[in-house]
Amino acid sequence: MTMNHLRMHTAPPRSELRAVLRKSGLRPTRQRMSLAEILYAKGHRHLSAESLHAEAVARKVPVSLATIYNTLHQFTAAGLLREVAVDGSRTYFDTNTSDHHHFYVEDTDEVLDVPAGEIGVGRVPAPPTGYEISRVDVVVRLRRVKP
Amino acid sequence: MTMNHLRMHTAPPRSELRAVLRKSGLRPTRQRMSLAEILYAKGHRHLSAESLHAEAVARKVPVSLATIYNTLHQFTAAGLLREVAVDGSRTYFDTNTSDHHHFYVEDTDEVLDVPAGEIGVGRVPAPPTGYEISRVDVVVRLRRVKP
DNA sequence: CTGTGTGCAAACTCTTTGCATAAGT
DNA sequence: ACTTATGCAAAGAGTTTGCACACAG
Repeated sequence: MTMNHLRMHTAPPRSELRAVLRKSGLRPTRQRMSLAEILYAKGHRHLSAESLHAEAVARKVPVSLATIYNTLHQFTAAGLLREVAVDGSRTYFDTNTSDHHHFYVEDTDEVLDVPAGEIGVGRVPAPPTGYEISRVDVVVRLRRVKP
Repeated sequence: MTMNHLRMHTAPPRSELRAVLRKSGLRPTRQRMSLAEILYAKGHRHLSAESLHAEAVARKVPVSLATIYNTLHQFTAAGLLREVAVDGSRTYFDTNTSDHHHFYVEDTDEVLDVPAGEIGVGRVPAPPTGYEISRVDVVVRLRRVKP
Protein backbone atom coordinates (compact mmCIF):
# COMPACT_ATOMS: atom_id res chain seq x y z
CA MET A 1 0.00 0.00 0.00
CA THR A 2 1.18 3.49 -0.76
CA MET A 3 0.05 6.80 0.58
CA ASN A 4 -2.73 6.86 -2.01
CA HIS A 5 -5.53 7.24 0.46
CA LEU A 6 -3.87 10.35 1.76
CA ARG A 7 -4.09 12.18 -1.51
CA MET A 8 -6.89 14.53 -0.77
CA HIS A 9 -7.16 18.18 -0.16
CA THR A 10 -7.11 18.03 3.60
CA ALA A 11 -3.88 17.45 5.43
CA PRO A 12 -3.62 13.86 6.69
CA PRO A 13 -3.38 13.51 10.47
CA ARG A 14 0.10 13.11 11.91
CA SER A 15 -0.81 9.77 13.37
CA GLU A 16 -1.45 8.42 9.91
CA LEU A 17 1.79 9.83 8.52
CA ARG A 18 3.56 8.24 11.44
CA ALA A 19 2.00 4.87 10.70
CA VAL A 20 2.94 5.06 7.02
CA LEU A 21 6.55 5.88 7.83
CA ARG A 22 6.72 3.05 10.35
CA LYS A 23 5.35 0.59 7.84
CA SER A 24 8.09 1.64 5.43
CA GLY A 25 10.75 1.01 8.02
CA LEU A 26 11.49 4.70 8.41
CA ARG A 27 11.66 6.17 11.86
CA PRO A 28 9.20 9.04 12.13
CA THR A 29 11.68 11.76 12.91
CA ARG A 30 10.78 15.45 13.10
CA GLN A 31 12.13 16.16 9.63
CA ARG A 32 10.53 13.18 7.95
CA MET A 33 7.21 13.91 9.58
CA SER A 34 7.35 17.57 8.58
CA LEU A 35 8.36 16.77 5.02
CA ALA A 36 5.65 14.14 4.71
CA GLU A 37 3.14 16.70 5.96
CA ILE A 38 4.25 19.23 3.37
CA LEU A 39 4.24 16.64 0.61
CA TYR A 40 0.82 15.21 1.27
CA ALA A 41 -1.09 18.22 2.51
CA LYS A 42 -2.45 19.44 -0.80
CA GLY A 43 -3.03 16.65 -3.24
CA HIS A 44 -0.61 15.82 -6.04
CA ARG A 45 2.57 17.75 -6.38
CA HIS A 46 5.69 17.79 -8.47
CA LEU A 47 8.71 19.15 -6.77
CA SER A 48 12.45 19.31 -6.81
CA ALA A 49 14.76 18.96 -3.83
CA GLU A 50 15.39 22.67 -4.02
CA SER A 51 11.72 23.62 -3.97
CA LEU A 52 10.88 21.28 -1.11
CA HIS A 53 13.76 22.72 0.86
CA ALA A 54 12.57 26.25 0.20
CA GLU A 55 9.08 25.35 1.30
CA ALA A 56 10.30 23.66 4.46
CA VAL A 57 12.43 26.64 5.38
CA ALA A 58 9.49 28.97 4.71
CA ARG A 59 7.42 26.93 7.16
CA LYS A 60 10.20 27.22 9.69
CA VAL A 61 11.00 23.52 9.52
CA PRO A 62 14.74 23.39 10.10
CA VAL A 63 16.12 20.88 7.62
CA SER A 64 19.27 20.70 5.55
CA LEU A 65 19.39 20.11 1.83
CA ALA A 66 21.28 16.87 2.43
CA THR A 67 18.41 15.59 4.53
CA ILE A 68 15.95 16.64 1.84
CA TYR A 69 17.79 14.49 -0.67
CA ASN A 70 18.03 11.59 1.74
CA THR A 71 14.36 11.80 2.54
CA LEU A 72 13.23 12.08 -1.08
CA HIS A 73 15.22 9.00 -1.99
CA GLN A 74 14.04 7.04 1.02
CA PHE A 75 10.42 7.94 0.28
CA THR A 76 10.94 6.94 -3.33
CA ALA A 77 12.44 3.60 -2.34
CA ALA A 78 9.47 3.08 -0.03
CA GLY A 79 7.05 3.76 -2.88
CA LEU A 80 5.68 6.96 -1.37
CA LEU A 81 7.07 9.08 -4.19
CA ARG A 82 7.90 8.57 -7.81
CA GLU A 83 10.93 10.04 -9.51
CA VAL A 84 10.10 11.82 -12.75
CA ALA A 85 12.75 12.34 -15.42
CA VAL A 86 11.35 15.06 -17.63
CA ASP A 87 14.45 16.95 -18.56
CA GLY A 88 18.13 17.03 -17.83
CA SER A 89 19.80 18.48 -14.74
CA ARG A 90 16.88 18.69 -12.33
CA THR A 91 15.24 15.67 -10.70
CA TYR A 92 11.54 15.93 -9.96
CA PHE A 93 9.53 13.90 -7.49
CA ASP A 94 5.82 13.25 -7.85
CA THR A 95 3.50 12.48 -4.94
CA ASN A 96 1.30 10.65 -7.42
CA THR A 97 2.84 7.20 -7.67
CA SER A 98 0.19 5.75 -9.93
CA ASP A 99 0.73 5.09 -13.60
CA HIS A 100 0.40 8.34 -15.47
CA HIS A 101 2.25 10.71 -17.77
CA HIS A 102 3.40 14.31 -17.73
CA PHE A 103 3.31 17.66 -19.39
CA TYR A 104 6.54 19.56 -19.18
CA VAL A 105 6.48 23.31 -19.70
CA GLU A 106 9.78 24.13 -21.34
CA ASP A 107 9.74 27.84 -20.53
CA THR A 108 9.23 27.46 -16.80
CA ASP A 109 10.42 23.93 -16.00
CA GLU A 110 6.98 23.14 -14.60
CA VAL A 111 5.70 19.57 -14.48
CA LEU A 112 1.98 18.77 -14.70
CA ASP A 113 0.06 15.51 -14.72
CA VAL A 114 -1.65 14.52 -17.92
CA PRO A 115 -5.23 13.75 -16.84
CA ALA A 116 -5.81 10.00 -16.74
CA GLY A 117 -7.30 8.56 -19.91
CA GLU A 118 -6.26 11.54 -21.99
CA ILE A 119 -3.31 9.69 -23.36
CA GLY A 120 -2.57 6.17 -24.40
CA VAL A 121 0.48 4.48 -25.75
CA GLY A 122 -0.78 2.54 -28.74
CA ARG A 123 1.47 -0.42 -28.93
CA VAL A 124 4.51 -0.85 -26.85
CA PRO A 125 7.49 -2.17 -28.79
CA ALA A 126 9.01 -5.51 -27.95
CA PRO A 127 12.10 -4.96 -25.85
CA PRO A 128 15.44 -6.23 -27.16
CA THR A 129 16.27 -9.78 -26.08
CA GLY A 130 17.53 -9.99 -22.53
CA TYR A 131 15.58 -6.97 -21.38
CA GLU A 132 12.20 -6.33 -19.93
CA ILE A 133 10.22 -3.13 -19.83
CA SER A 134 10.48 -1.37 -16.54
CA ARG A 135 8.22 1.54 -17.40
CA VAL A 136 7.04 3.65 -20.30
CA ASP A 137 7.34 7.37 -19.72
CA VAL A 138 5.58 9.84 -21.94
CA VAL A 139 6.47 13.50 -21.68
CA VAL A 140 4.37 15.97 -23.62
CA ARG A 141 6.57 19.04 -23.94
CA LEU A 142 4.73 22.33 -24.01
CA ARG A 143 5.72 25.72 -25.29
CA ARG A 144 3.91 28.91 -24.35
CA VAL A 145 1.87 30.18 -27.30
CA LYS A 146 3.14 33.51 -28.55
CA PRO A 147 0.27 36.00 -28.83
CA MET B 1 17.38 19.88 -45.20
CA THR B 2 19.28 18.07 -42.50
CA MET B 3 22.12 15.65 -42.71
CA ASN B 4 19.65 12.85 -43.34
CA HIS B 5 21.13 11.76 -46.61
CA LEU B 6 24.42 11.24 -44.87
CA ARG B 7 23.08 8.62 -42.53
CA MET B 8 24.50 5.54 -44.10
CA HIS B 9 27.23 3.17 -43.19
CA THR B 10 29.92 4.78 -45.27
CA ALA B 11 31.62 7.92 -44.11
CA PRO B 12 30.36 10.97 -46.00
CA PRO B 13 33.01 12.83 -48.02
CA ARG B 14 34.54 15.86 -46.37
CA SER B 15 33.31 18.09 -49.15
CA GLU B 16 29.75 17.23 -48.25
CA LEU B 17 30.28 17.81 -44.54
CA ARG B 18 31.83 21.14 -45.43
CA ALA B 19 28.79 22.10 -47.49
CA VAL B 20 26.38 21.14 -44.73
CA LEU B 21 28.25 23.18 -42.15
CA ARG B 22 28.38 26.16 -44.51
CA LYS B 23 24.67 25.95 -45.13
CA SER B 24 24.10 26.04 -41.36
CA GLY B 25 26.18 29.16 -41.04
CA LEU B 26 28.97 27.33 -39.25
CA ARG B 27 32.50 27.81 -40.42
CA PRO B 28 34.02 24.44 -41.27
CA THR B 29 36.85 24.50 -38.79
CA ARG B 30 39.17 21.57 -38.11
CA GLN B 31 37.31 20.58 -34.96
CA ARG B 32 33.83 20.89 -36.39
CA MET B 33 34.81 18.93 -39.48
CA SER B 34 36.40 16.20 -37.40
CA LEU B 35 33.46 15.98 -35.05
CA ALA B 36 30.98 15.90 -37.92
CA GLU B 37 33.01 13.10 -39.47
CA ILE B 38 32.90 11.10 -36.26
CA LEU B 39 29.20 11.75 -35.77
CA TYR B 40 28.07 10.81 -39.24
CA ALA B 41 30.48 8.06 -40.18
CA LYS B 42 28.49 5.11 -38.91
CA GLY B 43 24.77 5.66 -39.11
CA HIS B 44 22.66 6.66 -36.13
CA ARG B 45 24.31 7.23 -32.83
CA HIS B 46 23.43 8.37 -29.35
CA LEU B 47 26.21 10.02 -27.48
CA SER B 48 27.07 12.24 -24.62
CA ALA B 49 29.56 15.10 -24.63
CA GLU B 50 31.90 12.94 -22.62
CA SER B 51 31.76 10.00 -25.01
CA LEU B 52 32.24 12.15 -28.10
CA HIS B 53 35.22 13.76 -26.46
CA ALA B 54 36.71 10.39 -25.62
CA GLU B 55 36.23 9.23 -29.17
CA ALA B 56 37.78 12.36 -30.62
CA VAL B 57 40.79 12.06 -28.36
CA ALA B 58 41.14 8.38 -29.29
CA ARG B 59 41.24 9.39 -32.95
CA LYS B 60 43.91 11.92 -32.14
CA VAL B 61 41.64 14.85 -32.89
CA PRO B 62 42.77 17.53 -30.47
CA VAL B 63 39.62 19.12 -29.07
CA SER B 64 38.64 20.41 -25.67
CA LEU B 65 35.51 19.45 -23.80
CA ALA B 66 34.31 23.05 -23.97
CA THR B 67 34.46 22.92 -27.75
CA ILE B 68 32.59 19.62 -27.73
CA TYR B 69 29.76 21.23 -25.81
CA ASN B 70 29.77 24.29 -28.07
CA THR B 71 29.72 22.13 -31.16
CA LEU B 72 26.96 19.82 -29.93
CA HIS B 73 24.75 22.79 -29.13
CA GLN B 74 25.51 24.54 -32.41
CA PHE B 75 24.75 21.36 -34.35
CA THR B 76 21.54 20.94 -32.40
CA ALA B 77 20.48 24.52 -33.13
CA ALA B 78 21.25 23.88 -36.80
CA GLY B 79 19.05 20.80 -36.80
CA LEU B 80 21.89 18.37 -37.39
CA LEU B 81 21.43 16.74 -34.01
CA ARG B 82 18.59 16.22 -31.62
CA GLU B 83 18.88 16.48 -27.87
CA VAL B 84 17.42 13.50 -26.04
CA ALA B 85 16.32 13.81 -22.42
CA VAL B 86 16.08 10.24 -21.20
CA ASP B 87 17.26 10.59 -17.67
CA GLY B 88 18.62 13.18 -15.29
CA SER B 89 22.25 14.31 -15.11
CA ARG B 90 23.49 13.28 -18.56
CA THR B 91 22.48 14.92 -21.83
CA TYR B 92 22.39 12.73 -24.90
CA PHE B 93 22.52 13.77 -28.52
CA ASP B 94 21.06 11.75 -31.34
CA THR B 95 22.26 11.92 -34.95
CA ASN B 96 18.78 10.81 -35.97
CA THR B 97 16.76 14.01 -36.01
CA SER B 98 13.59 12.43 -37.34
CA ASP B 99 10.54 11.79 -35.20
CA HIS B 100 11.12 8.68 -33.16
CA HIS B 101 11.28 7.37 -29.63
CA HIS B 102 13.81 5.70 -27.36
CA PHE B 103 14.67 2.74 -25.23
CA TYR B 104 16.70 3.59 -22.20
CA VAL B 105 18.67 0.83 -20.51
CA GLU B 106 18.67 1.73 -16.85
CA ASP B 107 21.59 -0.50 -15.88
CA THR B 108 24.03 0.85 -18.43
CA ASP B 109 22.66 4.31 -19.35
CA GLU B 110 22.46 3.22 -22.98
CA VAL B 111 20.03 4.86 -25.38
CA LEU B 112 18.57 2.96 -28.34
CA ASP B 113 16.09 3.94 -31.02
CA VAL B 114 12.70 2.28 -30.94
CA PRO B 115 12.26 0.96 -34.49
CA ALA B 116 9.85 3.15 -36.43
CA GLY B 117 6.25 1.93 -36.37
CA GLU B 118 6.80 -0.20 -33.31
CA ILE B 119 5.25 2.38 -31.08
CA GLY B 120 2.44 4.84 -31.34
CA VAL B 121 0.99 7.35 -28.97
CA GLY B 122 -2.72 6.65 -29.08
CA ARG B 123 -4.25 10.00 -28.46
CA VAL B 124 -2.33 13.03 -27.49
CA PRO B 125 -3.97 15.04 -24.72
CA ALA B 126 -5.13 18.58 -25.32
CA PRO B 127 -2.56 20.97 -23.93
CA PRO B 128 -3.63 23.41 -21.21
CA THR B 129 -4.91 26.74 -22.54
CA GLY B 130 -2.13 29.06 -23.61
CA TYR B 131 0.22 26.27 -24.52
CA GLU B 132 1.00 24.27 -27.60
CA ILE B 133 2.67 20.91 -27.89
CA SER B 134 6.28 21.17 -28.82
CA ARG B 135 7.01 17.46 -28.90
CA VAL B 136 5.92 14.18 -27.40
CA ASP B 137 8.78 12.10 -26.06
CA VAL B 138 8.32 8.46 -25.21
CA VAL B 139 11.01 6.67 -23.26
CA VAL B 140 10.67 2.93 -22.80
CA ARG B 141 12.83 2.12 -19.80
CA LEU B 142 14.46 -1.28 -19.84
CA ARG B 143 15.83 -3.43 -17.10
CA ARG B 144 18.14 -6.35 -17.70
CA VAL B 145 16.33 -9.63 -17.12
CA LYS B 146 17.76 -11.53 -14.18
CA PRO B 147 18.64 -15.08 -15.20
C1' DC C 1 43.57 41.85 -41.62
C1' DT C 2 39.06 41.03 -39.03
C1' DG C 3 36.09 38.40 -36.80
C1' DT C 4 34.96 33.85 -35.27
C1' DG C 5 36.44 29.64 -32.98
C1' DT C 6 39.15 27.27 -29.61
C1' DG C 7 41.50 25.92 -25.28
C1' DC C 8 42.12 26.37 -20.66
C1' DA C 9 40.88 26.93 -16.13
C1' DA C 10 37.73 28.54 -13.19
C1' DA C 11 32.87 29.00 -11.99
C1' DC C 12 28.35 27.03 -11.41
C1' DT C 13 24.45 23.91 -10.40
C1' DC C 14 22.71 19.95 -8.70
C1' DT C 15 23.62 16.02 -6.02
C1' DT C 16 26.24 12.96 -2.94
C1' DT C 17 29.35 11.80 0.94
C1' DG C 18 31.96 11.60 5.55
C1' DC C 19 31.91 12.37 10.00
C1' DA C 20 30.69 14.45 14.45
C1' DT C 21 26.44 15.60 16.90
C1' DA C 22 21.47 15.02 17.91
C1' DA C 23 17.35 12.51 18.26
C1' DG C 24 14.34 8.30 18.36
C1' DT C 25 13.02 3.95 20.77
C1' DA D 1 22.01 3.10 26.06
C1' DC D 2 22.06 1.84 21.42
C1' DT D 3 21.09 2.83 16.82
C1' DT D 4 19.70 5.58 13.22
C1' DA D 5 19.13 10.56 11.40
C1' DT D 6 20.69 14.93 10.71
C1' DG D 7 23.68 18.93 9.62
C1' DC D 8 27.54 20.81 7.83
C1' DA D 9 30.98 21.46 4.79
C1' DA D 10 33.47 19.50 1.36
C1' DA D 11 33.74 16.66 -2.69
C1' DG D 12 31.85 15.11 -7.23
C1' DA D 13 29.79 15.02 -11.77
C1' DG D 14 28.28 17.42 -15.71
C1' DT D 15 27.96 21.66 -17.90
C1' DT D 16 28.89 26.61 -18.75
C1' DT D 17 31.65 30.83 -19.05
C1' DG D 18 35.47 34.45 -19.73
C1' DC D 19 39.31 35.65 -21.85
C1' DA D 20 43.77 35.33 -24.52
C1' DC D 21 45.48 33.12 -28.51
C1' DA D 22 44.78 30.79 -33.12
C1' DC D 23 42.73 30.20 -37.38
C1' DA D 24 39.39 30.79 -41.46
C1' DG D 25 37.86 33.87 -44.95
